[in-house]
Amino acid sequence: MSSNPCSEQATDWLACLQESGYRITRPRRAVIDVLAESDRALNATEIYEQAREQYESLGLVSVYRTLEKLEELDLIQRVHQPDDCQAYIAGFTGHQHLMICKKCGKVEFFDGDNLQPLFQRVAEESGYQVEEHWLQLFGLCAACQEDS
Amino acid sequence: MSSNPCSEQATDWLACLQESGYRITRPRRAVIDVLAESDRALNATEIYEQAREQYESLGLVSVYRTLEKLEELDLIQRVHQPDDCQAYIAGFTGHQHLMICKKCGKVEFFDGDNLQPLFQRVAEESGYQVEEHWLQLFGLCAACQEDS
DNA sequence: GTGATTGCAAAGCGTTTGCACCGTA
DNA sequence: TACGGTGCAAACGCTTTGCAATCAC
Repeated sequence: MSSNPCSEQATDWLACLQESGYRITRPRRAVIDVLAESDRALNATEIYEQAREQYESLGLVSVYRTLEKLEELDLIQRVHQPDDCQAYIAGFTGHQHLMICKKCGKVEFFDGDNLQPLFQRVAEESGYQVEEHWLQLFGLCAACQEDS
Repeated sequence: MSSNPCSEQATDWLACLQESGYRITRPRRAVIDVLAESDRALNATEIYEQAREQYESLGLVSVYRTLEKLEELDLIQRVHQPDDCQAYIAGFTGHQHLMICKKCGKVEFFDGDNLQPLFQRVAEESGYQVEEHWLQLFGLCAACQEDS
């Protein structure tokens, strides 16, 4: 499962950490490997448990501190779900729209490029100046549809 | 400020509570009045503080317990924001789309009726079966634009 | 070597639970 | 009167902080 200790993405993240003046350590490697390989949003405890398979003496505190830095560097983003708003997933710039499986949690990104007219309309009607948006779809992924 | 102890909406909510077999009490009245009159999403502590102006011996625990029941009856809905996912606002059925002011927190609902084609496209491309969606816009309301 | 980073333990904070008392129906 | 609802205090779970030991550079 976690036999590939350093995916291409993980390597990029480590380089990014280093460029930002942070050191590369075993705890950080472990957390990054887990997140870089996951197609689900994971919370601190889930990351902790999975990363410990690779680095047994990892502390939960280091997971929190690493998440803080990765978020600051825009390498990961927090995913809000009805039941858990403390989960993170690798964040791809320019893909702000998420499709989340309600059963297995698998996340997919999609483009929502034709939404500008709607935002414009809402801005005009409400008088608000729109700056950011969240668009998230929830449902069942292909695999989970078959299971049920 | 909270001189109007029973807006029309508050009255409806109390009736709804009663029909569902729950009792009408002073703590519940106080919480309901605060929520029914607010155009911002409020968290438990905010509701507690505001409701205490009307009913001083209110306990924070009763706020939590009342919120639980109001959410169960679909009278309020939880609002997720980058910095607070524990806030609630009066929920209007059929208006799932929120426009939230980043400065004052004021919430406005809007229609997003032309989104079905997008959902359809995402469903086809990803293989997911779309069941629910969240669309939230963040920005500055008219009043807060003037302040800045 | 030096200073950033670590894990542990303790503190902090928001939420939930246990319980005896109270108030609605 | 009966029992649902209350406030208090304590428990709980997740996250953050303080600190001495450790490790990357």
